[in-house]
Amino acid sequence: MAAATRARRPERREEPLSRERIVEAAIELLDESGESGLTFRALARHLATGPGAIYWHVTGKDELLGAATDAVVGGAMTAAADTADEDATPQEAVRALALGVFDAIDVHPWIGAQLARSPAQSPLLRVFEHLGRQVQALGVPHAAQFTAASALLNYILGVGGQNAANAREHQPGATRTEFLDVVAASWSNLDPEEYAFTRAVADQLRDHDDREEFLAGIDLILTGITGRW
Amino acid sequence: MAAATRARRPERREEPLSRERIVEAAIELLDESGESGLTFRALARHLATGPGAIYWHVTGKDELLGAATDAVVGGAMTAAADTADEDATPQEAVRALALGVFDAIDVHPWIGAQLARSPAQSPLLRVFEHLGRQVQALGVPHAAQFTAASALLNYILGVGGQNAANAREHQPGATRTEFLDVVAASWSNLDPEEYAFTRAVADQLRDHDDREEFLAGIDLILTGITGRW
DNA sequence: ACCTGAACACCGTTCAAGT
DNA sequence: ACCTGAACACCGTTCAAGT
Repeated sequence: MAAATRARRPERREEPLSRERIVEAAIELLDESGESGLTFRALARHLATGPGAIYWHVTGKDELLGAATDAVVGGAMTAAADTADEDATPQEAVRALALGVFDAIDVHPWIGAQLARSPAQSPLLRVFEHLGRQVQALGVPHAAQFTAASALLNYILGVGGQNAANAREHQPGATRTEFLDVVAASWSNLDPEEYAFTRAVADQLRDHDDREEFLAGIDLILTGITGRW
Repeated sequence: MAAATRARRPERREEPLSRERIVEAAIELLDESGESGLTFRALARHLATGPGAIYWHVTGKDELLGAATDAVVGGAMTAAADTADEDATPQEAVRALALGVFDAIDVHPWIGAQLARSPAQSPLLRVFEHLGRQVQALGVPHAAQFTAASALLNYILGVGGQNAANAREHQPGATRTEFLDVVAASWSNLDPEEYAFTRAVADQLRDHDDREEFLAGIDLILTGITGRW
């Protein structure tokens, strides 16, 4: 009888609460309903407990968001490392790494904003490290290595932030090409004097694929890195 | 007597409330106490009114943050345009533009996070437009112009986001070099196998100036843009 | 040691009521 | 037309009390 009158049935909970399970649930919540969907009350309901319980495993919301970002980016990094081709050129390795982060943001748009807010610590540091190794493999002199790896990372973060912002705009119904069409159309209607360049490239927005466009930027930076000595 | 018993004296208010004054006050609040400092209650106190009054001029907090960012970046852009040298090379013009955004974020760290969250509309579009014009002046073929301007913008946004995050970490007491020293020291203590590259470039963190480092990245991308045909 | 959930001190936003 | 400020529906976080 008691079970029958139970109106809501949250998540079953055989396993005990743990930091791991909390972070996992937080990622689910963020994926489902965005940054505003992650609240301690919603999280507690999801885990069939009270909001206070979470604080025993995690110091607060900032740490939780950090841990969630860490888990996702860390997973993307090890996945990229696993699929890494032994015979790949450094350029190919950089592209694979960059795409790993790009795709992770595509699946979990909330980390785009989160990465820009995370300090120069993990998990960004791991991305930086792997990019830097490929920069070394390219034969970049020591004095220029920091600049080269930073340029790649900052570009990736910039694109990630924009993609996250676009995903927030993006109606869940519309496809990506529909979204790009709307933006391209609005660009075409800008003031011809004030926005001459933007109007001129509006057509390129429609045709280009996001991933290809992203990789073209990576290639451009790689050219800048290698084309100097 | 009435005046004497008045315990708190907020801002005097000769002028009527206006969208302009509200945005101005919001910027002040954001500069003083960061993103968490901007609340409708604090803003209302600052403007000697009630929180509801603000909603007559502004639809909500998102619009207010957007308008504040718009005002700051717009100001930086027109300032950069005013000081533009007629005889400057496109490279120099790009550097001046990029530095304008960089310095604006330095003075108002909160816009770093805000830019990553603003859609591909104003004020980012104005930056994109000006960068694009210089890309055209560099003689980049039409098909590659979008990629080139995007790469520059995304790099600028990435650095801006990181700088904003660092400013949040940064104790108000410590100087920038002290902060960099702390980061460099922590990098030097990383696992030698897992973070070989990061450890190797830790020393470069200490010596480099943020602005110079930022410009070195811009130059690297410019090399990539021009070094291809 | 770990969990519970009421309570505290805030938020953004709305809206009837005023001028 | 514009402003006021109480009220609503939330937040993150704390903490006495339980097991």
